[in-house]
Amino acid sequence: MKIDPEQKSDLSAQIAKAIRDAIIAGRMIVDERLPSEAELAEQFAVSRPTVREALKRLAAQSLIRTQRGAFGGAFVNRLSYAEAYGQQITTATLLLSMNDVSFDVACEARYALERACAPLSAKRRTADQLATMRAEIHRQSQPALSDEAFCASDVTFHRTLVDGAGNPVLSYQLAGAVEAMQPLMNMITFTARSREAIVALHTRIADALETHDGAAAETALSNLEAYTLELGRDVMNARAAKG
Amino acid sequence: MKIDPEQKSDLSAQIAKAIRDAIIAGRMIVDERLPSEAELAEQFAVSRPTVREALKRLAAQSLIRTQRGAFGGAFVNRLSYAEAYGQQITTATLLLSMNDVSFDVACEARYALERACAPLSAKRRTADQLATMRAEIHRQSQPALSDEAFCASDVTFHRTLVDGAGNPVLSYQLAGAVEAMQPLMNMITFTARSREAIVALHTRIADALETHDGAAAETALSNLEAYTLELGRDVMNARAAKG
DNA sequence: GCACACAAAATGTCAGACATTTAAACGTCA
DNA sequence: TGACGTTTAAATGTCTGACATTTTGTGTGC
Repeated sequence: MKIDPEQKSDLSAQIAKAIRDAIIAGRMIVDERLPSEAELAEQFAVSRPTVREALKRLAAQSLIRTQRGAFGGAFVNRLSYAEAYGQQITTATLLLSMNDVSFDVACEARYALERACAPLSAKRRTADQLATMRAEIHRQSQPALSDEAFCASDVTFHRTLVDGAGNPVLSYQLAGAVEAMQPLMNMITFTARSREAIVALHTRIADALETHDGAAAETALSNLEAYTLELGRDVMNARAAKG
Repeated sequence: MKIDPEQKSDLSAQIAKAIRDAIIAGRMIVDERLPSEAELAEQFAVSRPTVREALKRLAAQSLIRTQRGAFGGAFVNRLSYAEAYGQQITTATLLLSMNDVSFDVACEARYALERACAPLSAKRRTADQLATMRAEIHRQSQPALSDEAFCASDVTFHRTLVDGAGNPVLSYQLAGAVEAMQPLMNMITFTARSREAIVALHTRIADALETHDGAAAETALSNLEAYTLELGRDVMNARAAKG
């Protein structure tokens, strides 16, 4: 990890790439300290501000963390699940909002992924997770709940369902799919009747998980998908009718 | 989008967060130009290098792009699927390599997700995609193929299967799961016999997609998962026996 | 042996300058 | 009038040098 070929511009991007590649390739291990900014500047033959811009790029991706003071510096960061979740959610949310992804497509993706972990969740969900889901269902049946709070509870319910699979990699992958849908869901005004229907389907899902019946959970999720799609279409039609 | 409360340190992180929030909240739209670095410096009452560090953070997340010259500057970037794929793959790869995720867990997640799009792919795969899969199967049956090339072909096969679902959001979500597994798969030495078994399973998947039989595709994927798991265990055992 | 002060090393921040790139505005010439 | 080169201005990219701040290790004095 030394040189950047004198080709196209933007030195800080080149330097960031060189360091990033070293980390990905395993040439730098977790918690290893990078050379100081002054040393890096000398190594790459650039000035310190340029090195700093490169380091900030890496920090933005959670690849490194910095510490001030003596014996401080930049260290290779262990990418935690929590940080990965956060990035995943940010990226997925922006992807959806900036590429006019239709409600249908996003919905299909989300429920396809959720169904994938339904059998695993039916097998492994803890009593605690089941209790959380029941509690959220109870909250969702409170008529006084605002639409935003209803959506937030919905997200928690589905996150718990996903976490029930007991596979952190799966949870990480699905975090984006579930959370990124929330802004789209927030556009829906939930009537008392639609809330009732959703709560009924959530109950079916929870029942299926309680009895370790993966197939039933999948079926209930499919029904929930169909119903969500219907609600979304109503909103779109109402909006189109208005102008 | 102006002020950052004078609380904890790292001005460039605070400024980056302020701008990022504005973009996520939709207060800045795609292709909108940010104020120049000098103007931002004045707005936030910091120096230009500090502003630049903040902008580089955002650039690292593909949230903005910069253009030099007159009427250049920083513009809100439309997050393309391609960029999102790239970030997703980088993050997923690092997550797996830095958190000693077991082969079993990664494998389970990958195949659970792939099964999720099997029914959709069976319904929608194009003739072109089917041809690509057949071609990769043919390549995989060439005995002269190196292990790395075999793995690369495997990735292409599965990516095509996923893309066959015709849902870009799903493709984006699964890019990480499929590609991040490659380093783990690359550790496996594929014998002639195991290659034969994998090719047979790939053929069963392609056949199922050809006849639009989603259930058969799911079953074949489950069998492939079981076999992959077996291969992985053999490698682990051989490694444990050695040292 | 302990508390305190000090020094050293590193990041964080600033100011000012120069280099480079880019497109618009301008002017010249057919 | 119109096409084409030139100038110019605005912006990012980079460098230099300095100072501020934070943190840790160390040494002094009691």
